[in-house]
Amino acid sequence: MNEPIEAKGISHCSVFDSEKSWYDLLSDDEKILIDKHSVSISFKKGETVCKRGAFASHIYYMEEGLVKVYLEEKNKNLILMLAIRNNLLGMAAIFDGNDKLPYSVTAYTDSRIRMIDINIFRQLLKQNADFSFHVINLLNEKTAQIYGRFFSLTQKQLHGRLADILLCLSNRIFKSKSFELPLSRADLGDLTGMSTESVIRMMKEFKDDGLIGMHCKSIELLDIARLERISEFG
Amino acid sequence: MNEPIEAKGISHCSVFDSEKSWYDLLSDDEKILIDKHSVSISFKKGETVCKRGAFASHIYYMEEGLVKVYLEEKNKNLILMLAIRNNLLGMAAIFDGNDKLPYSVTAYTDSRIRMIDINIFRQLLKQNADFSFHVINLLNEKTAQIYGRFFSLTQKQLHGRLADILLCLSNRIFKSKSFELPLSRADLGDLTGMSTESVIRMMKEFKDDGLIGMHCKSIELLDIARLERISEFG
DNA sequence: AAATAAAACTGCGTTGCATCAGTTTTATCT
DNA sequence: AGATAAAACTGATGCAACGCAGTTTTATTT
Repeated sequence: MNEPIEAKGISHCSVFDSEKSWYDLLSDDEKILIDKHSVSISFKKGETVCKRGAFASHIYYMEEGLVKVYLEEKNKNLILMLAIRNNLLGMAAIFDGNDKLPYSVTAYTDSRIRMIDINIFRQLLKQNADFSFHVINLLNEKTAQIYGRFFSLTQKQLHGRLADILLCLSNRIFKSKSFELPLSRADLGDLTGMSTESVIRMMKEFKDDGLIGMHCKSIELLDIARLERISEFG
Repeated sequence: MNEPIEAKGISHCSVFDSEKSWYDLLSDDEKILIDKHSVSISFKKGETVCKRGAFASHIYYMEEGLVKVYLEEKNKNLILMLAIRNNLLGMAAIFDGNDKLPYSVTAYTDSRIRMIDINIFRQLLKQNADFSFHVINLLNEKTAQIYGRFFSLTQKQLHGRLADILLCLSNRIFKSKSFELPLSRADLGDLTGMSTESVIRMMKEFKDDGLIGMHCKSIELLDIARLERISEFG
């Protein structure tokens, strides 16, 4: 089994990773329409893609890169999810009344994002049922992941939450046991609902216990089986 | 402004309340199809509607009643949301590969739920774009609410979370400042991510502070403005 | 109506984790 | 390359909130 974490307990992952392309479901005319009413924009590492509360005139399609989707209020931050290639963001604004973005988005790495006119997108959803069926699947998958993360953040304690996020980064984003972390410890905190200091302490603990290898930003998962057990038992 | 909580900060509500009817978007033929391939079932208070992990062969449409949608694992419970009339549950299984229910559902009050064959539902989504567009809106609304609750549960402390849920129950479910609570204190705990004892203590505190009135299961919100401030400041 | 079970409640000890106030390291700027 | 800023890290302290173990109240059963 490839992803035992998913199979057993409640999924906790915070990355949305879709391999299928909705673009292929469009007719030639519809593709032309999309192309005409969208632009591809490059964002540099650290740049803000959009801010919560802003007027939502576009759907964001991630062509390349890694971004965080987050809420901020006062000094409290929460990263809702990390998004990579093939993600659609800003879908909440599809709903007619709902013209404000419900979250902010910032690029972790250089990213290319196609901004699609929301009215065109809405029109396509209304006229192409195959397309909107696909979008429904995307939304459902996203919802399922959110539920899992919800469980992780509310029911597990720090060890479990950190194990969750490390496994998630490895499985879903970098698809490798070792990777260069583009997020700061503070970001990991916002992602796991723990303080920056606790992230640091816990990471060191994991390192001392031989669960992970770590030199600054480069992380390697050494004992995945034990990380999974920590994830499971909270 | 009717719902200042929603307007200001991040929405926190855990009830999904849709007034629009998707049924009207179907053609006569499609209505007949649905009617033929669905049954309406009555559940008594406390009865289990479905369990997580079970094979998902139906979409659940709530015709009447109040249910909890929840995850349970070991001794840890999390109520994902409360659902009332007009809700569609089990949508996650629409996704082709995804044939297992991702959550359990239990009735709080006597409820009538229409169980719709999932293949028929899927077929209608694929053939009727107006219908699936509407479903997309429902899912988006749900997602937005989940995000708000996510924020509430991970960033606020007990006072704020309890205030959130009380306001939510009042605004969204009972639509009245006073109501008979069908949930136990333990359920409130599962809903707010706090222990049963803490729910009890905090409720008493709210009562002593004149924020709410309370005799056993009957609750009355006395100082909504202050509850909202507590909700906002965590 | 008595017996039993299940919630609701109370007080107390414990602890997980945040917060604060620093120091050291790494990155960025000029 | 040196200066400045931003992360990364460390240790000490305090408290929010949990879990326990018990009592009281409310429901449910026979």
